Amino acid sequence: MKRINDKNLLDFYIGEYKLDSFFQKDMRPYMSLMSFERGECICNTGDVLEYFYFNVAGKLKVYTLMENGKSLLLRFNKPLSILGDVEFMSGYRIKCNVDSLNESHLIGIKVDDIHKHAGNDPVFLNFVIRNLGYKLYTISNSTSINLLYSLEKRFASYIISISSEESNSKDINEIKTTSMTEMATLLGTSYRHLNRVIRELADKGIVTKKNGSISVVDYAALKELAGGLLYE
Amino acid sequence: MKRINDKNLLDFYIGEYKLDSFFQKDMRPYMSLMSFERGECICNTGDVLEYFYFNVAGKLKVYTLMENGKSLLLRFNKPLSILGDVEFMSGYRIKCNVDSLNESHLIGIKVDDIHKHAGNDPVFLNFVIRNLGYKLYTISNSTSINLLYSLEKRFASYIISISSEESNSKDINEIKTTSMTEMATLLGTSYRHLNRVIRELADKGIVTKKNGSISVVDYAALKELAGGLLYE
DNA sequence: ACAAAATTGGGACATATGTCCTATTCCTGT
DNA sequence: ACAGGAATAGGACATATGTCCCAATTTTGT
Repeated sequence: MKRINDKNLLDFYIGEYKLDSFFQKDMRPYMSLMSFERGECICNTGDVLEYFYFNVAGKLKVYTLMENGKSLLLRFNKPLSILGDVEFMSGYRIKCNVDSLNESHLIGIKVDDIHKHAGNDPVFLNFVIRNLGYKLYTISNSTSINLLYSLEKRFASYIISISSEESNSKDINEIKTTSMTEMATLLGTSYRHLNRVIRELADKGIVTKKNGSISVVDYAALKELAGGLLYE
Repeated sequence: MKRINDKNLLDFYIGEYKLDSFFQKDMRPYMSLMSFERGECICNTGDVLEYFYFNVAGKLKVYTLMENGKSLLLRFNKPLSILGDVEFMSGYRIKCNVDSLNESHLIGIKVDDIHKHAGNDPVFLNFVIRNLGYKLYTISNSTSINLLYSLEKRFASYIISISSEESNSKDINEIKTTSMTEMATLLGTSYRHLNRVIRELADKGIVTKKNGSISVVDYAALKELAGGLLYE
């Protein structure tokens, strides 16, 4: 994490996402702009929540880690999304891991400051509730999908989600970053099976594997496979 | 649904669950006590939210219904829990189905009244946020579990969840109500497979099936199977 | 009461996924 | 450069689950 002391950039993001409309008070004094690099971890299961975050640039990966070491992808976060909404009221420990997929910018507000200056602000609380409602809705949806669809579909969806919309034919290098093993855990399957499925997709000419990095050959076919299922 | 015009009972529930502590204003005038019978549906996917509910007695079953007709159990609700928290701020349509498993009592407040009298009440909003946070946490958890565990475990957990804690050895007649087919859908599996798994448990002497109703023979073994996984 | 419809039980087989294992390749510290 | 450990690729087999199908039983409408 690097702190960005750029008042203009902070103001730009606040304007871009109308952050001030979520508070009655001016919260600028309590906001810090931070940058996380690709692959960097933003928070971990078990941590005490220190900052309430607005994700204003970059894509984040949210996943759980279970006792037995297994983990599962919960969602991807794109701007504007918030981190800490689940925990900041209850005081519970953080319940998932969040990693930055590319360089991302977050605006952090210390939990104490949120409590002191926005804890009784109905505008802010309403915003948080709408957000939580949205998350609950999407996760309910993906729960069903996860259980009801095959790994092939989930993989297709995963790839589409992590590849930026623009760079359709570009190599998906993010996958190289996360190892195949890690990717298997994220998708809630075994390394062996993920390997098998990717191999099958390669045989069908939909993707290719070359020294560990995966390239999408037939983006349309992949999208077709994923169907409606999207992790975002 | 039957309306219960029993001021004393309403007051009892309010006291029992300290409902007035969730509001700054006295909300009694806007509360209606209602009763739903076993198997009765409380709300459906696609409905417009009319009431914000507190579940004060009885157990509710919350599940999704997907486009292709498949559905999946999301959670069971016991008192004190709330319904409508996901939708009341966003104005979105209801996102799941809720059925009453036994006779249940709910205190309903019209959404308009909630907005008018509690929409800016930080005490109430804080309460809702804590609740949403809790739900998001538990569903994240069960998402992982659903994906990572076998139907046998999920079935065990399901049975334990719907059988009241007291009546360990009693027939679980709720299962007779919901047909095997419905139960299979709830658990996100096929009828055939559910049947197979129940048969296996019957062979092991853990449950018995007699004209469609399931009885638990070895409650401890079932609990052992379910492990930590509980749908509540 | 009886025929039609729904529910249940289960065989046979296909597919999805997991476990175990073994080479091979790639990276990394020294 | 080299040894050792991680990451990759995939064979062989077991298990979980799905699909299709049909017979037996129960429920239901008339």
